[in-house]
Amino acid sequence: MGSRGRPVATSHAEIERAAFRLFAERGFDAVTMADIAAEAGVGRRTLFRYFESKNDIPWGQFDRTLDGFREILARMPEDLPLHEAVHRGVRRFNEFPAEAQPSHRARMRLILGTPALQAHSVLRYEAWRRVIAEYVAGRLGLEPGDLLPRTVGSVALALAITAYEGWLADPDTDLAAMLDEAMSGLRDYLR
Amino acid sequence: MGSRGRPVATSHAEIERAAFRLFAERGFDAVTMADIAAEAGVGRRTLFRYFESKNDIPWGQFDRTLDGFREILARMPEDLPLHEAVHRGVRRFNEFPAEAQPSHRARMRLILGTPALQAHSVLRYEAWRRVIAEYVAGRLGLEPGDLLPRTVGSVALALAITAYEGWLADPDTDLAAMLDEAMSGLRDYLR
DNA sequence: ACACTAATGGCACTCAGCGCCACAAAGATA
DNA sequence: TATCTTTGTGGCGCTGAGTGCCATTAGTGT
Repeated sequence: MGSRGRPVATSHAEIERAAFRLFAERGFDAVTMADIAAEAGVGRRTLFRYFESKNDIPWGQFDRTLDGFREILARMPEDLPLHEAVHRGVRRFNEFPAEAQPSHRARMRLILGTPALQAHSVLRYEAWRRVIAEYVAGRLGLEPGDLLPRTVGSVALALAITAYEGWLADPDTDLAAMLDEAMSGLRDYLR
Repeated sequence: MGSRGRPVATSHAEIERAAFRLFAERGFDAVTMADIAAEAGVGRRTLFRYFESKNDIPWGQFDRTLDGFREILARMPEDLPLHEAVHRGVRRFNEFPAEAQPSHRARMRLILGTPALQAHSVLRYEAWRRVIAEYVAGRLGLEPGDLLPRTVGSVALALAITAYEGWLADPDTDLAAMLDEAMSGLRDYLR
């Protein structure tokens, strides 16, 4: 059992660190996969076994965090109004311990500030939206593919991204407050 | 005055037609820029002068239509509730004459059904969202960069895309109805 | 005819990404 | 200790997007 075969030469986390070091220095576009490979002390070909694409590096292990998101929503009290449950779930999902804030901020600044990454992220967001759509569908007795669950998922995403942009623009605000503000702004607007 | 120098060898519209012919046959990913160039009867290098990237071809002249969008919103009665004005503006912007429906449908099916194009489209949508943000800011005496105008822009986009997906999934519906349904679904959800 | 102008398109290059495969480094087996 | 098996590594070579450079082409104006 356990470890047979040649041991790994690196890890996702190590590659990520090496990549972020270079991105911070030269910017995302000016860093090549060969550069990252060299910085991480690994072959270029190996890099592509750890990350499907250069665009995937900044997102790290995002997909794995979605299980946590699913669980957060599943634990929401049933008697909470649906929109409130979703909103709190989104807020909870985006809570990070204080010591993780700087790196989280750097990551989101990179993603939301680099056009190539903004574009690529849509594909990552799809799984995130689906988590919401499934929760909404479950509570309303609909299918996740129905119009309303998908609408809620994409609107929640729109709010989250808008809040993140605001948070990045102003270092004094906190993210949860931004999410609340975006949500209450939307509700007033639609009234 | 007028036309000096060598005359153009093609046009955006002609390239678009050639490209869509090939995309329909083989799918977006299986068509290379060299293929499109050959089909349009121009050099590959010339193609890149008409379209910045392969991903830009399906969007065609989208940026130019934004002036029309701006105008639609500007003409909305001032006494219309803001959310209603925005909603009607979005609906108007997405009205197409009956004879243009098939090609519009094909275009949107290609864009929304191809991951590479879904991703790239974010960059195009940004200008669209800004049109809305500017209108909202204008009516509320805010800056387009403020949280609420940006929120409204991104939520309107989320609704529009969701409605388009529904429209594409079901050939019997019409887009305006889908937009209405998405909007009223959201309003009920937030109540 | 000759100058001028503007688009064309060929060439060569960088870089992402991928298939292929020889090889390295560990544990398992005898 | 020697060999077998397993599994990750990384080099090689390719395709395709996108770009800078520049000679060429096909018009207009004098």
